[in-house]
Amino acid sequence: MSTIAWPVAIGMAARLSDVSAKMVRHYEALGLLSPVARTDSGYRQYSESDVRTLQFIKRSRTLGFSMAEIADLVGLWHNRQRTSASVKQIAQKHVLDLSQRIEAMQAMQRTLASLLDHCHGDERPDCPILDDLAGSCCRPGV
Amino acid sequence: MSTIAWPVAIGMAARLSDVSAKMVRHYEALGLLSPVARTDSGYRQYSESDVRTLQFIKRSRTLGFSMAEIADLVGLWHNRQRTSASVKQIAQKHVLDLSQRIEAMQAMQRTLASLLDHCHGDERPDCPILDDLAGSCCRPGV
DNA sequence: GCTTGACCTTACCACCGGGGTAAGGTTCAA
DNA sequence: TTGAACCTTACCCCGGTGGTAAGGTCAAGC
Repeated sequence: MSTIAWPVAIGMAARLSDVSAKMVRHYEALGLLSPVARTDSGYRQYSESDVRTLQFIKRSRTLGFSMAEIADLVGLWHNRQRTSASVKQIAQKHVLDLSQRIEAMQAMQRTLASLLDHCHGDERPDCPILDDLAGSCCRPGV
Repeated sequence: MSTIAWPVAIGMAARLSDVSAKMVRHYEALGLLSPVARTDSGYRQYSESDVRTLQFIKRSRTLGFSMAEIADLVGLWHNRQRTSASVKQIAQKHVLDLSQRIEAMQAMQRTLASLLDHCHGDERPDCPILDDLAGSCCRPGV
């Protein structure tokens, strides 16, 4: 299976981790990935371990962690003195963040749903949605 | 009540609409708000109608509409030949966008919840969360 | 009249998580 | 040797907002 000749150049590392070459460089600039080896001509060289770190970052992004959180997670991953409690704490905070964002969006949806419900959606210009956006409730005369 | 001397300067318009003066200028630059009158010295002057438009924008942002959508909504609001169907269509698309974003975040949450469930969160370094991020499932030996 | 402070102006930089594009160097195979 | 595929750095863009700097204006107090 893994008949890959290590180390690989950035394009291959990108394909192996499903991260664009551009973002691979960006992650390095952000310090998520420690600076990798270079050839004499300056080409980056990625070891199998580097690619695993990229895959770790990719998976973390897929789960919605921020770059700062991923920096912490990568640090813990590479640190054998870590505690699972410290990892769990980051993930719990992220879940809380997600909950709040979801709740905010659901609140928007509830409001929009009731507005949509009252809008007949025909040829006429009268529209409860616009009335709501215009704050008609507070200035009855307008 | 409204003992306000119109027109007002940007700071007052900002307070009345709960939008920062900075964003008031930005909305004007984006064309959400048509360029307002100016004093001889260049100060912007906001009429009651301008402030109502700012409040409309603010309310639309609160409901999560994008700037592009708000531009359309303001245009429809000011257009008496509009149809409520056209307004409804924008709102429906926005609700759909919200649904998709919520669903994506809920999927993240489900995954994270199950990972959190399996992480003991104690002093030991072993952590199913890190194992998942590292993709341990696909490379059993690592 | 002059000072002070609040207010206004434009113009720039930052964030995040990317995407694009340009201008140039390297590597490898035909 | 040439051409394609790859790599390098460096810059601009998006949305939506915050900040900051350097300057002009206005109104009130002395």
